[in-house]
Amino acid sequence: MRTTDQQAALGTRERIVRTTARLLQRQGFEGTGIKQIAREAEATLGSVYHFFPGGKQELAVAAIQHGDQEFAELLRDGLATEDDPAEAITACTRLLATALRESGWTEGCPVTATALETLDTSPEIQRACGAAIGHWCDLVAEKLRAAGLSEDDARDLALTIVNTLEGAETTAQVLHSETPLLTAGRHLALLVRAHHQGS
Amino acid sequence: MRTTDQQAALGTRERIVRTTARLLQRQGFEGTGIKQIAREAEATLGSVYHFFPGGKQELAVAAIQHGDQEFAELLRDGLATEDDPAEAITACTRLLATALRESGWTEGCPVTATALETLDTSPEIQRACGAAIGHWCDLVAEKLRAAGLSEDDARDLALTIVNTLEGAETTAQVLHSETPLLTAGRHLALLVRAHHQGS
DNA sequence: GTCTATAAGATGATAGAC
DNA sequence: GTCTATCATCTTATAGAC
Repeated sequence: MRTTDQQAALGTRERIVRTTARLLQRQGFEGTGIKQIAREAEATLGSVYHFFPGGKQELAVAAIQHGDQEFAELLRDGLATEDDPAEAITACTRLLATALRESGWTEGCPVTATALETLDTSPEIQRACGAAIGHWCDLVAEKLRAAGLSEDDARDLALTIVNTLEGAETTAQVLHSETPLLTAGRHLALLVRAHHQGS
Repeated sequence: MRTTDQQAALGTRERIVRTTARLLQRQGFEGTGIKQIAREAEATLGSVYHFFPGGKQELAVAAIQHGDQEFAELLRDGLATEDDPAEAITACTRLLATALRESGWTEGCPVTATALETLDTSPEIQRACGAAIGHWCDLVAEKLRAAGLSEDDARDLALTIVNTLEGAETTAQVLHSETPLLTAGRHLALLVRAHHQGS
């Protein structure tokens, strides 16, 4: 199924948001042009500005929020595969590694590149990125709490788990290798078990 | 001491490289213009192209390599403060957190943003970023081996440590908080001890 | 809602005087 | 080595017909 066919069933607005999210992952905010977005989303420039009168920044916020939900879904899927939290986290790293490899090492974390590019320039985008990270931490923390960890341990450990996933994914993209993610999976499982058994 | 005075003693080429490295950290490759680099480095456009005839890409590679060495120095300093590898890693997270806060949350990892932006477009920049990550892993792995870890354990653990530092630094920048790095420090120490005592 | 044309300015890079 | 002027192209965004 070609991209064209996959997109045919979606509304114009949805096509634009998804295309933007995908491009932000591999080119960042400044590297992605509105014309490129319109072309690859098979929409016209007029349509883009019709749905997003706030321009590129408003579009980026919507794309980040879309990526937020997509990544959250992958996390939920991974966390649900196993009862044991340590093995559940490892399952997430496997899911991430497979998705990354299958995309040709391009479709990674939906916020990292854009967040770092807009540190000085766009508080709105920064807010959306911060909210996304917060959502992912909440999902992981909930799993850890359900396994018996204290409120504080769960929150702290979830933060490190999400950060390690972020960093390992970036390195995996640069090196074109699943190893950083799979290695992170082993170490994070060890870390969770250290808290789990000790709690 | 103002930026102007700090830069006055440096050669033109060095000023250009350092300015580029700093701008890449907070704006990425596409977000940083050659004219901005020339202006902030107090050089002219002609000088930039005199030293870097390969243009923006050649300049980015030189800046990444400079950032590589700078980050390596910070790691070496942190790792040298403590004999115990777990505490040494924690010291690194404290150094990173302080430097990040003092820069107004802008001067983070010198490669992440640029690496993610140029995934499809510049193999040269990707190579420089991959080499930098490799150097940092080598430094950490050496410290772990010196503490008695096996060759394999040291290499694997160093990879996760560097990735966690990367990810925690990104989150710290987005949230304007030292917490991600300091929390990572505690967890990485725990992880190192689990390997150290068990080896 | 969709489309094209275009405005207004920025971009990377070059030429050539000094 | 440094500087300025300039080229060709690309950028975000808008206007207005359909």
